[in-house]
Amino acid sequence: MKAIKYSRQRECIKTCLMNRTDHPTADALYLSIRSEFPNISLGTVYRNLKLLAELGEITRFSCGDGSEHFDYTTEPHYHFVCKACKAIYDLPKELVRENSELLTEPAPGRVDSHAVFFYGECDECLKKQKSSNSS
Amino acid sequence: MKAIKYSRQRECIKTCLMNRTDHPTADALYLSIRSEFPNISLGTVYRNLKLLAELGEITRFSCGDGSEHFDYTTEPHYHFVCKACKAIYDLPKELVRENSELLTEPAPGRVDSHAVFFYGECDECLKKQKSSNSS
DNA sequence: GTCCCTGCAAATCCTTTGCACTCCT
DNA sequence: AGGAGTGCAAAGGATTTGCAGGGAC
Repeated sequence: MKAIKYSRQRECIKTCLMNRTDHPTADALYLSIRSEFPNISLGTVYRNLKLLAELGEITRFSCGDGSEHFDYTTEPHYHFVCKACKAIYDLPKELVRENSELLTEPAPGRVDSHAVFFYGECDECLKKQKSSNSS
Repeated sequence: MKAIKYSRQRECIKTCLMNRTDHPTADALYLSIRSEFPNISLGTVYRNLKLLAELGEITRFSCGDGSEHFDYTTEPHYHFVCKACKAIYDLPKELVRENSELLTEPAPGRVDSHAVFFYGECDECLKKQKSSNSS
C-alpha cells in the first residue's frame, strides 16, 4: 500500500467539502476551491476526491443526473433529490437502521452498504409552481 | 407534445429489454440488438431508451459504475449490486412499501419515486474468494 | 406530403491518466 | 534523496446532437 503524504490541496478539499451541505460535484467543489487555490487543477480535485472516497473519509454517490456527488458525511443516511432544481437534501438517518435490517434475509450476498434516494419536487419548487400557475 | 410514431427499432429495444433481467446499459443492449438489427446505431438505442424512460415505460437508474442501467420493470423494487462482478440483482419488493411510508413525514417535498441500492458481494463471488484463499 | 425516426459522425460532458516538475518527509 | 502530489493537457468513456435520407400515417 502506498504511503500518503500531506498536501495543502487535499486538506483544502476536505475542509471545503466539510463546510458544504449541498453534496457538490467535483466541478462545483473545484470552482469554490479556486478562490483559495487559484492554480489548483480539476484533475487534482478528482484525484483527491477519489482517494478520499477510497479511504472512506468521504462518500461518493450518483443520483442519476450524470455526475458524481460527494458528501463529507460517511454515516449512512438518505437523500431527497428535487427533480426540478436538482438540489439534494439529507434526510434524517432514523430511517436507515430499519431498512438495512429488513434486507439481511433475502439478500443474494453479503451487504456492506446501501444507498437510498427519494425523488420528487422540493417544497420551494412546489411553491414556485403554484404562484406561476395562478395566472 | 410531439406525436410518436411506430418504429421497428423501438419495438425491438423494448422486447429485448423485457427479455433480460440483468439491467443492461445502453451499450450492452445495443450489442444484443445488433443480432436482429445489424445496422441499428448506438445513437438510436440511446434516443429510444431516453424516450421510453420519459414515457414511463421503462426505468433508468445509475448505481455508481459510471453508466446508466435500464430496467423493463417499472414497479418499485430494490437492487443489490455486487461490487466484485458488477452484477445487479432484483430484490423482493415486499420491502418497498414500508420504506416509502417511513419517508412521508420528514421529506422536504413531495416524493414521486425512490430508489434503493444495496452494495456488497454476491454469494457467487464470495464462494470464488473462499476457494482461492485456500492456497 | 408531412413529420417522426434512423444511421452516421461529430460534439459534448464527465472523469481519468501520462508526464515533467514540485513539495513533503 | 526518494517518492508522493500537482498542474497541465491529452485521452477515454458515456451520452447527446445535427443532419440528410427513409419510413409511418
